[in-house]
Amino acid sequence: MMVESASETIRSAPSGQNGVGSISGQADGGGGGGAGASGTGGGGAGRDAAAGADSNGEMSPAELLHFQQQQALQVARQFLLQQASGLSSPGSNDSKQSAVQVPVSVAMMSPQMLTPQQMQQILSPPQLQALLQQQQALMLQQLQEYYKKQQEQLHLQLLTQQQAGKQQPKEALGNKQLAFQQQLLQMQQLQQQHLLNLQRQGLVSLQPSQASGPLQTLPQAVCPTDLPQLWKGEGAPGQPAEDSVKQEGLDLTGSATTATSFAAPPKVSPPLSHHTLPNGQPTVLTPRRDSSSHEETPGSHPLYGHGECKWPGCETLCEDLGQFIKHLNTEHALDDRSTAQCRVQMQVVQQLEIQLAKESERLQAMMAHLHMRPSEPKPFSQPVTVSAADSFPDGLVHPPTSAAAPVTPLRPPGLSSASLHSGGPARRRSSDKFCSPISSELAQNHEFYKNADVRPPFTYASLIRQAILETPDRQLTLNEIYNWFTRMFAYFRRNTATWKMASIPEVTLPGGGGSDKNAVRHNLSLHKCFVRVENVKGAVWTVDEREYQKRRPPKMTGSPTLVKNMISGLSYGALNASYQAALAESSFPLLNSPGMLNPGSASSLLPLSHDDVGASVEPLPSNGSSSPPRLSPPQYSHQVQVKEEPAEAEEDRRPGPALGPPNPSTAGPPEDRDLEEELPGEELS
DNA sequence: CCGTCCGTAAACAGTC
DNA sequence: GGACTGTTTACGGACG
Repeated sequence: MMVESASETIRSAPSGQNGVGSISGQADGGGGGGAGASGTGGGGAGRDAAAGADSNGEMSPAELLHFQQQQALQVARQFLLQQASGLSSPGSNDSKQSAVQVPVSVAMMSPQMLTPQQMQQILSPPQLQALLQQQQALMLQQLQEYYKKQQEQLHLQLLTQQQAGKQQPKEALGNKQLAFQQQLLQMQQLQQQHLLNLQRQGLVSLQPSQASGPLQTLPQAVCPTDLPQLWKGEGAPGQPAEDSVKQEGLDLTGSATTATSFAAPPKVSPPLSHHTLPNGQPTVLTPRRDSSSHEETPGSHPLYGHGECKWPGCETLCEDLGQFIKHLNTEHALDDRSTAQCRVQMQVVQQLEIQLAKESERLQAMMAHLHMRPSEPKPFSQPVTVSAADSFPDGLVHPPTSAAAPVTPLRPPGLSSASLHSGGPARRRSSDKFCSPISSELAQNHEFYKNADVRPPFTYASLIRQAILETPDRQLTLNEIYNWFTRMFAYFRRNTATWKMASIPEVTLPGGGGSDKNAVRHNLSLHKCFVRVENVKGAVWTVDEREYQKRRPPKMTGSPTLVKNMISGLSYGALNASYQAALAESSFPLLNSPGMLNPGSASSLLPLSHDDVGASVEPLPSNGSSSPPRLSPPQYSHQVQVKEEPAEAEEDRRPGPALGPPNPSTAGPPEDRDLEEELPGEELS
């Protein structure tokens, strides 16, 4: 579809035989740059089982939180029962009378068995609000603090780990990583458990789909329009439809973790004495089934404290609880205003919950990046197209609630269905453009690319750089680069038509090799970031990291879109941009280290290949000012020890760049290349 | 529409 | 002379 005859004819077309045919054949109409698409599909329904035991003594903070949640639950239950008895009060005679009916039917159920939805039905909006406001704020705040803390620790550990990794042999590093990953897992599981607890306890109305399904359903869950539905779902015996939905949702995850069963069988709950007849107990109090130690004493009320009504904006003084209850029923009855307030609160809660879920997911993403899958055999050997598609329908990630992070993503994040078919050159290497760090990406999916006939979503430049950086010396000969390509990517291995190995005496095209090889050479020559260093044995190519970073468009730096894209692979639509940016800047550099991929090259840690995260972080002496004028290119190649004669490395590179674009600003021809570097825009190619 | 980036193709020169 | 290596030019597509 490209050049074809047109340009061919125009050109001199000297040696005849250019494979015009082959060219057109390769060009695929793929377009759309790979990333988009989205099959959506079934989404990973089945989660693996609860990844096991996370109950460790050392999780005190978590325990504490859990405890608090239990308390909250108790309050909720209490309040529920208490309310149940009070609902019959002739307070609400408005059109919403039906709401009062609900509790009656539901009252037969144990509060413990109530689904969040049912809880909502039973509790009046004001009550819900009160509960949520009081408990949720506290819990979520602490949860977030806790996780934040954990993440900081995580980061620290990463740092230390990496430093250690520089001097430690591969094995040691591996062990450390493992331990670290385990710790991460634990933390993650904890986090998820908390979330699930919240859900299960009905303190948070998280839709089943959200809990069990892929994140793509998040928006739906968040949608404010859902709230009214929830409230309207008061239809007495419970909306069968929704219930069923919930059940389905549960089924999906039910087997996974015990925690996932946040909603108990809605209709099977054991009969409970009618709330209006609290077994002899004062209306306010009901026998608790839990051992929860704390909670309100028999005379307390979540919305009542210090002698005044705690209803938001109320603060009416009430001498005693009875008076308060009365006040509550009159002033904060089930009216539009209260309902609206409650809805707002519900949204707040949901947002918080979602936020938590996002944090959780982000953690998973982090882990996924960190987790190098030391050993696990991957299913990659199978036909990629199948495995990839099945496991990760486009852009979807592991649901936030899955206890165990899928450490072995079968499908590379940036990979689109389009790029799956080995069809042709996918323009726009999405990941390169979209910033998924090539190092980590490759590290994660290198098995995938190794076996899958999928074109890697990176530019040639990125790949070449990666190849070079992966080596201990950070230098490769052209042929080694070729080999790296074929070794690392089935795509290049397979597409012999366009990728002729030097060693393979196959037919070679005029250019001295296949188009891909030609492309490699072309890129090496074209990009200033690749520096050729003469060597006794020949020439090797190194990477001038500074140059490489330079060529990354500044916009990428910390750009929300960048992060978004990074995470988009994880199906994260709406993460806090700033947070993401911070994350990107703070964390990913560490993950990019080629060392992760190739432990052997400890030295390779230096060039934090932020790849796409943007060069900002790198403390490069911004060439802007005192960039060492002309130095051995390797200076930023990080002390590349050129085999044999490191010193004069630069002199001999590129014989005649001076001839290139006559650069007016550069007086000295020799500096040519380097001086040009100072200019933002590279040479026009 | 334009500029940029990227992939591709190819011509050409130098080296082994 | 052929293969490989490296440079350069040119073109088209995708994208912002």
